[in-house]
Amino acid sequence: MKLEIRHWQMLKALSELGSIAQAADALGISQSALSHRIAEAERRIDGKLFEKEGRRLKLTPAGSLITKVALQTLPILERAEADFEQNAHLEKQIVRLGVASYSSYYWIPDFIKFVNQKAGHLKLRLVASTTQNPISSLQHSSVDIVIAPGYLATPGIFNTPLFMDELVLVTPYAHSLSHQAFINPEDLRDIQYYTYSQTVLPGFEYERFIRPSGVIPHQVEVVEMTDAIIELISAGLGVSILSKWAVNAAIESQRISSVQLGQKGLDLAWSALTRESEKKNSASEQLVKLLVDWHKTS
Amino acid sequence: MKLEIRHWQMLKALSELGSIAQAADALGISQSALSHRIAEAERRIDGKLFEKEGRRLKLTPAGSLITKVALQTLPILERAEADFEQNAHLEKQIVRLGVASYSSYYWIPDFIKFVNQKAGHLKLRLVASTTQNPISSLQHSSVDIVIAPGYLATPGIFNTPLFMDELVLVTPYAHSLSHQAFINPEDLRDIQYYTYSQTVLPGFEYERFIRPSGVIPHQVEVVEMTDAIIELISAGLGVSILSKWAVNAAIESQRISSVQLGQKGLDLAWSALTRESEKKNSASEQLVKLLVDWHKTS
DNA sequence: GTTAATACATGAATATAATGCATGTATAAA
DNA sequence: TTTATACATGCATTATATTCATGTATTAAC
Repeated sequence: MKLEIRHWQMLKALSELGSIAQAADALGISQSALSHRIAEAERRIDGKLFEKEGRRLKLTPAGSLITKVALQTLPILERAEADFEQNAHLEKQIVRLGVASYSSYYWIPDFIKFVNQKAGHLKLRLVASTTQNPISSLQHSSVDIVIAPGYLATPGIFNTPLFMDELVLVTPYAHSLSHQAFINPEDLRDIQYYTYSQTVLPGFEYERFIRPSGVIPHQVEVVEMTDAIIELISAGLGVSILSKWAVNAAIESQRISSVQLGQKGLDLAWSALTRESEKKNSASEQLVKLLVDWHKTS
Repeated sequence: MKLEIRHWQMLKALSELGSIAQAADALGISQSALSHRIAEAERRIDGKLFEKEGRRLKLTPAGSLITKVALQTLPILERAEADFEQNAHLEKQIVRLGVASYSSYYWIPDFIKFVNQKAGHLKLRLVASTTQNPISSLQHSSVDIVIAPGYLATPGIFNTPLFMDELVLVTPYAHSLSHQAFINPEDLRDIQYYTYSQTVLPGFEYERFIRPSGVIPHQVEVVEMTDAIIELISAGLGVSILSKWAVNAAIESQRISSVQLGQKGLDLAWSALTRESEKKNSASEQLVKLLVDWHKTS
């Protein structure tokens, strides 16, 4: 490592503010100091980061690339420092857990009880998957375990099967379709079908139903939106295909109904994703085992 | 930012080597200096990173979390510094491009010619998507554009449709199935079907074919392996469902054959993924436009 | 075309703090 | 008890980031 944090911050500040004087002000140092700092950084990595355009600075192409990394990486480090403060005065082992695709947390209180019984030294922290996608959060180490649907395999990510679920058609409560034992693709032909996804091309939803595993990547966009979808459906605005596990609470409270897809139903496997780099018997690994055990018993 | 690079490196070295003396040696400083450094870091973030277990050090739970970030982030910064050296003495705007899921690069030479004609100030650098997944590479800023199949929407990632492709059954050259105009799922019932995926459960492949969009997330695992798959198929070891665009070169060289799936065929849309944070008229954006134009004309 | 203002660079002095040396303390092994 | 190991601490040294004062180049103003 040739650059110091201050050099990465300098890149960020300069690219965002555009002039040395402004950036120096933002960084709380003098114009002179920042000029020295740029020179020092260029000396360290042996190449020009900026070039002069008139009397202003402009990033070189290579400088532009390294600046992108600064913009992406610094927030991660800052977040990590902030998280540390939260956890510094806690004595338990912290495991951060998120749920991919759906915001399904009704099962959490029960599971926390289970964890407290079986492994009192572990502390569960829920991470609302924010705007990032879950696998990326894992890789950035802003979460330790992600509960995810399907078999989305990714290098560097370890996959522990947890339980089998079912993709179901979700309808308004007591909707006419919901009285059938199961539905066929044809049943959807004449009713309005919503996916709540911005990028699905018109007409694709129907295909997605005949080949429903394809629904999985799309639902990734519906992060944190399950509640909103349920609201829309229970208000009679349409139907959707969702994971039964994820909408269980709403089904039990009779806000929506669900119907099996096809004669055989459509399986959906849920897994716990962890980093492969995780050490043996780490807190994360222990918690995954607890997840497996808990699903066996309940 | 309270911690310096040396503190993040310290966390990495200590977690990997386990003792102050060894880590200090690896960092090229004295045991005393590293002890001071730990104390300084703990003073800066106002909390214990390590606690003593006997006469050795152990990470506190909170220290363990922040160390994970160090392990994930430092390689990215190091990579960025190394990349800078490669690009430092180049005057062109560099755009790094990767292809998701498949290693399909036969079209690259033509496209580079097109770029040189239309935008001589842009330089294309190909990034073999290594072990990371492509979206994560985008977010880490180790690549600027990813050409990806399907509609995998992700927050923070911008999606520009490029062209329509087709999912096809890929068979050994002049295989009996390849003489049909198209195949139905039933045609696969009695022949061996390979997916070259580690995590697909036995029996799932067949389902994946009836609902082939589900194939997309699986292919994510076949990163950089397209050549290997083609070898296996052309050697008569099985068939697979792949993107026609990605295996075009092998079809034209008559190493394999392809057959349409179903009566209508199965569309697959390819898009260019970029970071939403990219500035207006950035080099990446210009190159995406060139990709769009190029696909229109050819 | 001269002057003024703006934006960044440079040199030297100062101030901050990281490091090494020598030594101390606590734990584990002999 | 003694010895060895692992880490901590105080102090002097050294390194270097910063500021201050000033210089140079570019753009704007009169």
